[in-house]
Amino acid sequence: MKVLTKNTDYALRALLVLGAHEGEYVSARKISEEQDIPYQFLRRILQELCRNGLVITREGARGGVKLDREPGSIKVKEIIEIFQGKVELSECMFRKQLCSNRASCVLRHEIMRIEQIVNREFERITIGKLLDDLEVLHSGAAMTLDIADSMHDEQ
Amino acid sequence: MKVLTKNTDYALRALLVLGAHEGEYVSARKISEEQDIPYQFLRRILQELCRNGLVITREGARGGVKLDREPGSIKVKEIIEIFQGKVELSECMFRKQLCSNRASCVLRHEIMRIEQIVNREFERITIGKLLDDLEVLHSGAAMTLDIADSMHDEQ
DNA sequence: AGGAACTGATACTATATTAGTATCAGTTAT
DNA sequence: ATAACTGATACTAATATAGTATCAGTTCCT
Repeated sequence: MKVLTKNTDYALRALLVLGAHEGEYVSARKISEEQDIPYQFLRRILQELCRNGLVITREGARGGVKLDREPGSIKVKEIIEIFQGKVELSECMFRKQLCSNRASCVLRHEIMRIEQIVNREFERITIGKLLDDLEVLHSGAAMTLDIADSMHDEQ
Repeated sequence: MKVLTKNTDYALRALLVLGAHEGEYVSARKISEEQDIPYQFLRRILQELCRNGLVITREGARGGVKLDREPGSIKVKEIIEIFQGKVELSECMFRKQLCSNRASCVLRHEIMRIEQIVNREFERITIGKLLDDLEVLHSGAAMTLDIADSMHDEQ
């Protein structure tokens, strides 16, 4: 069972690239190469992000895509919802006939509880937060890890 | 985005029925009618549960299916895994090339964290627990709810 | 002015998964 | 004997996912 689709995955990675180049227009081609995402597929994803107001585009040579919102305000949950719809653990399982029987009633209750937890978590993670994590990796923690891993450089 | 498929849904509901009739053999036909689950579909699900040691069956007239484990030991997580495989938020997204780039590295970290939370929750819910919840509904809480809802019966 | 580098829009294909149906063979209680 | 069951398995339909392709239009650069 997988939950996040390529759509979402690629969209998030593209947004991280854009976040790392905030203010600049980056072309789909460049993102595609940098992140190894199928070019045409990525194009469609970026267009969708544009329609949803997350990025703005500039056409023509030296054009590309640029973030149109604060990285810290872009929640992973939003991205999931754009490409996969609402996060629902049980879909319409209970929609039509709410609690038609006791069994689905207790099941429903537990499942909705977990659903809320997941939603809350995906709401807490933003592109900005992920970029901060990247920062940490770049600055020092990564070094430390490298050293810990290979153990042949010390100073 | 939906996470639980009909397979899992029907399996859980069937197990709840069996839990409510512990010790007895209940026929697929009866469960199918009681829970409004397509008969042949349910048959296949029950066979799968049998192969996985959750229920035992008795063939022939008056035969059927019976729980073969303590309801309290049957975790919802198990059922999901039987019909949908491991609960993974990101599938093989990161499998092949772990952290090929920094971006997927930070993403991976957050996603695996949520994955763990979800797994822990689905592990905590058992058929036994759901049956207990049913008990509560039947005994008194349900009454209270009914009263609260309709407000025309008081004593 | 012309071409290269872009995006917009959209149609198309392949594959996998999900949901559900159908059939035939064998077993058991009455 | 037969009705009520399970075992095994093959089949279909609908949907979602992943990816490809094409054509039109825009902008920069020389």
